[in-house]
Amino acid sequence: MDGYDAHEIEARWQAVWEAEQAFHARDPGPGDERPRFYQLEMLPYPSGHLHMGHVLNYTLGDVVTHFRRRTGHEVLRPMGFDSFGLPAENAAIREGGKPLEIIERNIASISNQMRRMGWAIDWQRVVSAHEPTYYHWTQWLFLRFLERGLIYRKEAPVNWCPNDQTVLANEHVVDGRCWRCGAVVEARNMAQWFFKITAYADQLLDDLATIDWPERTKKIQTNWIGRSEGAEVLFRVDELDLDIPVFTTRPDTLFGATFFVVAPESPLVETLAAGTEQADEVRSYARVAAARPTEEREQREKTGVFTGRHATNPVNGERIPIWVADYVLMEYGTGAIMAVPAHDERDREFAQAYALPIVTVVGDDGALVNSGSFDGRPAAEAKAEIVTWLSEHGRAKPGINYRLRDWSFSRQRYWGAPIPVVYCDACGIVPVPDGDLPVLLPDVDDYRPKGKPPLASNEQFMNVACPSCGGPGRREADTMDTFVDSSWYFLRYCDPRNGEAPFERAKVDAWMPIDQYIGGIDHAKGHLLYSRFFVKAMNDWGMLGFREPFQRLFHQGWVRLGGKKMSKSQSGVSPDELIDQFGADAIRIYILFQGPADQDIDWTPDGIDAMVRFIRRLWRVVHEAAARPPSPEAADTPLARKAHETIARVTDDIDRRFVFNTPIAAVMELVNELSKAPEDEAARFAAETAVSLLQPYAPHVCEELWDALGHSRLWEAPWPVAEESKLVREEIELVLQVNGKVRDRVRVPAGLSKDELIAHARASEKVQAHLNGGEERRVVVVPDKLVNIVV
RNA sequence: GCCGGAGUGGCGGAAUCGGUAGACGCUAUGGCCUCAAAAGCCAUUGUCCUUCGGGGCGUGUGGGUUCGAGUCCCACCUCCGGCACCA
Repeated sequence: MDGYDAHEIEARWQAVWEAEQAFHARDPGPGDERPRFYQLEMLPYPSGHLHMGHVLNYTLGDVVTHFRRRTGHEVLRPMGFDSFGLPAENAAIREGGKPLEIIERNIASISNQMRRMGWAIDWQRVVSAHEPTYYHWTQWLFLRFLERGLIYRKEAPVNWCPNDQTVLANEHVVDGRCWRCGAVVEARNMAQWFFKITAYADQLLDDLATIDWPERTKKIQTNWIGRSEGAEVLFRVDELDLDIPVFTTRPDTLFGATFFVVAPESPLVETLAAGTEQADEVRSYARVAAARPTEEREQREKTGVFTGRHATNPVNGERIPIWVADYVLMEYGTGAIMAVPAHDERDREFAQAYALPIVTVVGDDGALVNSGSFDGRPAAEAKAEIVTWLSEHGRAKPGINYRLRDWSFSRQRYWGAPIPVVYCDACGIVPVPDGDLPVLLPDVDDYRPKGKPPLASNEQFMNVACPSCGGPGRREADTMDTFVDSSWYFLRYCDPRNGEAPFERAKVDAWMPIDQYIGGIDHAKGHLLYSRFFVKAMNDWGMLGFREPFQRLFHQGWVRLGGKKMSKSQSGVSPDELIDQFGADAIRIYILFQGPADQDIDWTPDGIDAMVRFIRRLWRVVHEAAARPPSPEAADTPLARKAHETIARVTDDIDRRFVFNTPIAAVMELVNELSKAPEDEAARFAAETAVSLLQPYAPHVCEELWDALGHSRLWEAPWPVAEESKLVREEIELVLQVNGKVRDRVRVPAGLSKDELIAHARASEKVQAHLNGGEERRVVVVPDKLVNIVV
């Protein structure tokens, strides 16, 4: 037997799989009843090379892919590249050169790394966001959303990253900073394109109940959508003949509203201030307060000024002063609030600072006080009663508010899908007709961000005839957020070469929803929310037959380096070098053996050696076993039983428990047993079992060993099934306890009666010593496990 | 502040339904093999006590339930994550 040569073996099998297109998923034909499985991991940004985090992510998906294939499924396991957008463009700037060249070079090198890892990818379905054949359909989808009113353009305060020189979605501002570069985000008023994701807020919330996702991820989305129920109440400003609506979750505290506050950005500020003595003071306060960065606003003491106006509290007719103050947010509710200092911490803080009255309306017992005819009513019940009463006079109605904002997706950057609209002086905003798609991204020399979109200075691109009137028009110079691209890529995989439509519904319905999605939890409130929104909208239009894209979701942990999350921007550990040194199989086993896959890993290369050692041990033991005669079917030795037990454990771990470290330990145990009993008549069966079970983890060496055992094509061999009869133990180790403490262990036949087990326990000298002649008060027997004698 | 998740040997971790705590691997120590090294193999490896038979203690802390708790309940500590002037 030759020694184990990882590189020779891996290259050879990779060539076989490539030549055979072994992992190409066949679309189902009519009446095709084969079980299907759609396995997907989040696609990479081609902004450099793969790092160990990717290796974990895709190896995990690979184990699932092989396991599902071998348990009889037709598995779709595609791959693509999120090649548009900030991450890719910033990489191009960093590496120097044009984005297209850099990105295509990176895609080639990442694809090569993926092949070297031996991942079972369907290479015929690769899609990249920056290819015109892909963004053609991203633009086409834009037009569908636009014509249904789910996309609109509006001037609004948005998040501006001064470093990346572009607007960011709320989802990508983390602690007031840009998710990519970490620069402090500024507020700017700009005309931007928005997806009306808020129209789906309730469905995005409610349908979480229908999908198998980690609770924490559901929680993140629930928090982010932030639904709160309450009421909208009208406060009247008599002097101006004006009704101002406010949202409150505490209508029960209405009698305690002692003042009224408007956000500095609110258009109401001017309406209220005009014609009062305080007008100038109010205007200048509002201007300064509104311009202050959000971060500063959160930390500073609350400030505000009185407007000189009063509003009437609808419950008791009291005239309460209207203030403008920086602690009220324009983005939430109506940008105006009723202030109840007795029962709201922020209002109290403000009332104390400005000497405003505080009236308690809910007593310690939870019943209303100082609340007119509602005195004595429990607050919980008074909520609805007060709203009902006010609504009879048209002064309130039940209301719901969301924290979720519409998704701002236009970017003042070059490297993205052009937004397919034309501005015409005569016709306004005119969509590009479907027939004129794609609007190609032009090749430009200077694509760097400089405050205005780079495309705006490309006259050839910008000047176009208005599709409606034929007059002179200007194209939209902003491009789309890359999260638009990744909101539907998983659908394109089902029909990747379609030139007539983004996809054919029948093909998508056949594969979708994705059975198992794997990716980082950092996309919990961005990508994972946007994609759900896209699918719901498309389902409403009849483009799809399902309402959730990702049936089951799993988050792999971070691979950390020195306590920090690994990313391309750090010079981390190179998978290429590790493959050179140890081989892909050892790396694959190693990264999954570290611990539960959803747990963070502190990267250290210590221990990869041990995996190489394990593979060599397996190699040696299997070759020894291969020289022995085939195991008889009926072989019923301890080794045969161990093999069946291992099949059961590994299968249950991968299938039901979705854990990937313990199967490796189980196979190691089997290999240890085999090496201790090389002469066992089941030796060959044990070797075959170990190789077969390890194949999803180490497909190259297992394929090689499968050959050595006289078989072929393990990647399409059925997954082994444990024989029930071999899982039943003939002999068990009976644990003997006295007063709950283990005192002895004896081997006894399985299936003994309670009395027989108790007899064994009493027969033990060690048990007798601890019984010490005491009186037995109770005997607990767990059949085939233990006997506990209580004295 | 509110809401999640997690704390187990020198290290990564295992213990799936309340029933043998520490599987599997790393590290370390001792030994075998060898002229030597590499590779491989064997043994020990939670902690304290021991007359070497064993015995006490031990899963973040303190209580509780139970014949029996890493696992269930209560309170607390620490770490990680989400939300946060959201009315």
